[in-house]
Amino acid sequence: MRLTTKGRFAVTAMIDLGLRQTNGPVTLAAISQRQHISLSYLEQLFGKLRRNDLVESTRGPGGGYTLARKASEITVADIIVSVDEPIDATQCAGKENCLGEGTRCMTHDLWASLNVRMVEFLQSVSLQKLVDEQLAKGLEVENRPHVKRAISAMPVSKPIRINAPNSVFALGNAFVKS
Amino acid sequence: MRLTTKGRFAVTAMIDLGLRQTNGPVTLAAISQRQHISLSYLEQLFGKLRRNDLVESTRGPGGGYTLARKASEITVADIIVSVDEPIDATQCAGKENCLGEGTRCMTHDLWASLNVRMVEFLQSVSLQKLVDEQLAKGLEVENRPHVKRAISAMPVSKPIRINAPNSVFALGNAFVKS
DNA sequence: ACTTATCCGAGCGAAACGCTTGGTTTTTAG
DNA sequence: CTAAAAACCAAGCGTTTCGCTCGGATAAGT
Repeated sequence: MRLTTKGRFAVTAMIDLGLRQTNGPVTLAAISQRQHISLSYLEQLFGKLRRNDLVESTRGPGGGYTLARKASEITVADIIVSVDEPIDATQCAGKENCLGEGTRCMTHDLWASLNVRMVEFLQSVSLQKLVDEQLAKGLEVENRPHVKRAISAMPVSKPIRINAPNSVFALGNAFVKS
Repeated sequence: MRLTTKGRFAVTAMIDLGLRQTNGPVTLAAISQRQHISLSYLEQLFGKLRRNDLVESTRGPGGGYTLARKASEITVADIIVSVDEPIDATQCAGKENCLGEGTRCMTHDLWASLNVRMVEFLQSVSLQKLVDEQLAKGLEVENRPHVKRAISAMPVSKPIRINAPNSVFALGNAFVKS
């Protein structure tokens, strides 16, 4: 388990996705604009997320990404693990010190216990929770339904069209790009 | 908050220190041998730990390092934060996107909340807890008191001198170096 | 004095990070 | 049918960090 800005980007992008996928697939270009993350970098991240069955893709115009499961069933740990390189299981694999037949490096088990706790913690935080937090902070998601394939056929309830900044996690004072 | 093997090494070394400092200052050379971490690398790490008032040093023969506080008052978060580079507060500082007068990057606050939880968690794990875990796992610390400055003048209770491998966190089958 | 130990700085190969470039395929819209 | 929109993919690139080495300097005990 590694924890860098790479995982941040992934989590951020997934929250953005969770906030807006009700209107249909969300485009990486849109996430890129709102979150100011390089499009190509997002493509790489979402490639991994897709291969780990966290998101599903729809190609072609009107396409984009959708969550593969309910946001409540996706954890922060899922996201980070998908995106980050597998932690190299300590540097012992191959060291002259850590040999032995079947004898594992001792620091393995030491850190493993702490690591397990960390993972357990990150698993306890669901994407839904983070999405709800953003909504609770007063975030208004602009409602601009895609024509193509709306997830549900339910009538769009009074398409709220706020003067929404293209920033997702706006707070007190919103950030406006142009 | 970053989380790499660098922090692992620091935590591992600190546990080693916590296990043995009752006999007096613990040498980096000894930790290096037991934990198989480069001596010079340990020096760098302990330099940071000392500057963050987690350990105290004693120079000269018989010297070494001691915990600056009780192990129960040192948290894993303390160690990791001391050793790792300060997380660069997201890459927004200076980006053309994240400008604004006083307007912070939105992803700041988003990740910050998650980050706070992580830090809180790591703060909830004390070094003492990890030391106790190792002792509970059946680790026997060799009792070889330094002559110089023993921390307490209490009589050394029957110097247990096991055929201790130079590995600290030995488990079922111990690792022997030579 | 000599040894033991912490200190300190420079540098180094490898890896990862964050991103760019330049495509290709698929699919919808016009 | 054609053009555009989007996901896909691979290669590479500058930078930073990682884990470590080397070569010392300083302090202190014996």
